[in-house]
Amino acid sequence: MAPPADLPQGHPDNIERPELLPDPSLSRAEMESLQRELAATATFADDHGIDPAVVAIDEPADLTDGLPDARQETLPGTHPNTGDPDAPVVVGIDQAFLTPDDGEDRAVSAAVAIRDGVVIEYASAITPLSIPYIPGLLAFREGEPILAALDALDAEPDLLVCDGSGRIHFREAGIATHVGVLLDVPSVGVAKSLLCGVPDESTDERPAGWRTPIRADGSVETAGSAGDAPVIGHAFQSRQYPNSRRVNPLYVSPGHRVSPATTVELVEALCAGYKLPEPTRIADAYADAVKRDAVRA
DNA sequence: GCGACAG
DNA sequence: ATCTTGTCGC
Repeated sequence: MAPPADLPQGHPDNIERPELLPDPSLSRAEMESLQRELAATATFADDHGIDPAVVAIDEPADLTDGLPDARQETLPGTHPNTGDPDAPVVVGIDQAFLTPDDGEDRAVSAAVAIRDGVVIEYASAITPLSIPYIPGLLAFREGEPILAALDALDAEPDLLVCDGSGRIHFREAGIATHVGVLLDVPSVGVAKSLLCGVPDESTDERPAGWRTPIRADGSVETAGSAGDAPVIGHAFQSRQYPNSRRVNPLYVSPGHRVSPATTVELVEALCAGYKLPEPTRIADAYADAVKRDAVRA
């Protein structure tokens, strides 16, 4: 049936193609063919109008004393980020999990909406998990929980920042792509480890700001049969310490409506000194907070 | 058959 | 992802 026409584009209730929902009850073969269809529907090119410089976050949130308050009002212009109400809304999404204490696994999905560097809203959802984690099928485990959290969010996302891969995926349809296509909202995937593909250069001990393309390898089905392996994402060194301990790079890839190159630019702009981009970092802390409250109950 | 594998 | 204190280094 057709989605309600009165809902804004990008609203979780306004899913134009319900047949693409990450239904956990599908067979493995059905999940995989659904991903091939998603990849064919996805756009790995810029179609968003978001200038990385406009969504850049200059100051990292101080999470040592709880989460920053959500506020709609503009802040005094003492810093580049003042909470400009006309700036694009970037939504970071992350998850935490409740152990199978009562026999049922449950996911804590957290969404944090940020506008010009200022948190404007938090939304979360606790939902049951029906299937285990299977490399390549993450969206079928966490997709529904994520949609539930986004459903609870009033703000309209202009960009989704998902934890996990987008195009860096066996069928080029990671969780960032799945969610982005379903809602037809620009999205990017930020992963802490590489699922598949190969970096052009070694990623060892690189300085902050460094990046290298990740190209499709034999494990990527859709990799062109030709010798020209497509760039499906980038390894990006978001942070590095002067000496001592080394930090691993981030693996960023397009989810939907964003090119590989712009994906790196956006993630870089959203980083403010820590390894993870602020939307993800704050969503991570928020997910933990929601989990603590749930466990305490 | 072996290896590799986001969260 | 999750189970978890101290500890090395700037």
